Amino acid sequence: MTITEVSRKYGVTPDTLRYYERIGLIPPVPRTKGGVRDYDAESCGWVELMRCMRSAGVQIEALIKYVELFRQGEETIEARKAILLDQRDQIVERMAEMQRSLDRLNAKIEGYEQGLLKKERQLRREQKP
Amino acid sequence: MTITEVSRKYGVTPDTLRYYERIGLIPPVPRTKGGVRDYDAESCGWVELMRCMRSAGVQIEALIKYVELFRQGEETIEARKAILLDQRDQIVERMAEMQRSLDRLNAKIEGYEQGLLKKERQLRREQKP
DNA sequence: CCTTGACTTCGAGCCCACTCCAGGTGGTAG
DNA sequence: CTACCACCTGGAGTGGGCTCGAAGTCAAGG
Repeated sequence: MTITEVSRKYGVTPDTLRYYERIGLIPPVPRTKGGVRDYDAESCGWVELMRCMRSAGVQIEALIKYVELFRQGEETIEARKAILLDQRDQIVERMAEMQRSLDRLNAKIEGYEQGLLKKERQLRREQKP
Repeated sequence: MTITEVSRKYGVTPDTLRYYERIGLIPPVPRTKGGVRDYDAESCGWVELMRCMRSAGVQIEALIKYVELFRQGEETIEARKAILLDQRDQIVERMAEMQRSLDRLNAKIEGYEQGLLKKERQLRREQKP
């Protein structure tokens, strides 16, 4: 699979795929004789995984660390697991934060729905924009 | 309330508070004779709201727009509501994405928990890092 | 053979959201 | 009166995560 095909498959630019590889977010991709990237299933798997993690806001730093450990072999399994647990906690925490904001947003929308002008004055009066 | 007090209250730096005001993320804060910011309940409310929205990842652009409309008065209520609805959708969408990543992460952790070495080989064999 | 076009690398550039700095001012304490 | 400290402004700098441009290379088609 060429870089363009992979980029289309996962909705990222070829530039981003090269960038990911350069910084070690995914392990080196196999190449053809001529030096052109030729993504196999494993490389695609890494790309997919990293897109998934990145879309959840996982820091690139942690993911690079994970890849490094993975490449070092089996004795790093505990360390890798620790990274995953840590990242999971962070995602859970962020989702909880988002839920709070969502609740607040819904309350505001509710306010706009029934009240409108009236509510606006009330909001101003209550000093709670 | 001084900027330092407010910054402590909401866990942001004074620099960030000045930045927020400068870009219009919060309306102008009242000043003392000498030109020093003197936050009242309303200003604090804005700060609190914006911290809440920002921590959910709401784009600053949208929030600035909201503040602009708010300052224009009651005829902008529909437009403001539209912004809130739009932002809510985006938060919901991002939370769904995070949930997917979380599920995946949990599955990987599960794999590491029961299997460890064995699982590693399996992962390599399955070409699904 | 020559052109075309998709690939390559390396380095620089960009956007967002802050964050920091230099230089200046107000008000209070000694 | 002077010193001090927390505040002020405008503008430059930073870090994360891409994104772009220049210049070069390979393989297929004419």
